[in-house]
Amino acid sequence: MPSKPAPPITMDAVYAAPGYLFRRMQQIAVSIFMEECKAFDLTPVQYAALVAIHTHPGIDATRLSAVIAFDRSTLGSVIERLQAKDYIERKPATEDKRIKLLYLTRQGAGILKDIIPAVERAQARMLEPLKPADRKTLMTLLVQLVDLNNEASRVPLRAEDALEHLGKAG
Amino acid sequence: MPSKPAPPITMDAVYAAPGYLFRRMQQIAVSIFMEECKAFDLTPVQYAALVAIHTHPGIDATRLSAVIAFDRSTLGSVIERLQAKDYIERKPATEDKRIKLLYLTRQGAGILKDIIPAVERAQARMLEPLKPADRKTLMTLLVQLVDLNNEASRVPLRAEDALEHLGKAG
DNA sequence: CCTAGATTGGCAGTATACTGTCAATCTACA
DNA sequence: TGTAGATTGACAGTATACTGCCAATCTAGG
Repeated sequence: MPSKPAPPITMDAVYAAPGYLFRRMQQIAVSIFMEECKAFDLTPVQYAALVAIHTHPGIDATRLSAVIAFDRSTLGSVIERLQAKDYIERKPATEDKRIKLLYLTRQGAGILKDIIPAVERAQARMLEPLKPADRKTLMTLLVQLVDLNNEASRVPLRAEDALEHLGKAG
Repeated sequence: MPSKPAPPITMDAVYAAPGYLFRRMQQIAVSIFMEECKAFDLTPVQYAALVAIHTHPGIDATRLSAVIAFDRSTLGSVIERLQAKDYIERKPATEDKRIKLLYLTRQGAGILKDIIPAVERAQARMLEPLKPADRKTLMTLLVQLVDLNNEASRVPLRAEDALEHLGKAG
């Protein structure tokens, strides 16, 4: 019995692969974000970190990484850069000498407030080529897929972790 | 007339933003790819480059970047690593001393053939949590969106560029 | 022919991402 | 109480990505 013939190797197979499309779309999304926000000198990651610190003042780096689902190693340099720009400050925790608590500075809170319209323009532009109904469908499916694949990523999203520093048990 | 009140800044707004979802999904996709393909020591980018060189033997680095829509600067180091693993070789072109032509080695062709089942498992796993009909819907919308946003990325996909080295005019 | 502009590949610099390791520190259990 | 194991932040090493610059080279126009 002859074995199945191997399918031909084509670029079209690459172009249609989910992984390739996710990569391309992410690159396009970053490109649009940077274009709309170039006046603010903030990257998408730095923006997400600022929002999380704004929402959870006094969070530490490890929990921050869980809240935005970014790698903890990467986050170290992100925090350094935000600190160098005077958008955040780090204060050692009194009860636990390992932990450094993160807070927005006045400038950080200011730039966060100012950049929001540009961020919203960027997010809208990413989906603009689709019809409104299709935008909604795509976002709904993507939210589902990211959520159902949460554990597949090295840094699963743990939104509730952010509350632990307020004394709630894990 | 009072101005509209600023909307509150929440993490939920970040979690629902297209850019955030594209980033998360890309990270998950890379994670799944690396897991399925860990026996082969090939990254997603390296895999795409191998396929493109297989499909277009004798392509140069600049056209390769257009065919897979990856940044040319980045591609330099990708090519170096593939060359260090003896999967590709570079030959200077005789007519144009600037150009170095890319070819798969015997090992490169071999690993490409061997890795395909693992790549297909990875691609399937990325979408597995969705119902089959939803997978199709998502892929259709994503192909559309990437195509319609093609010019928004720094390196737009130019699939037809790959044919130019065969003598066809651009 | 000869030069202005384009192309090619290489490099430096910055910013994510991830793996793995480490010391300092804390916690919980024996 | 003492210590094994967990946690936190830091670091080294690798691999994308992108911006901008550069020298070598090619091409087209005058």
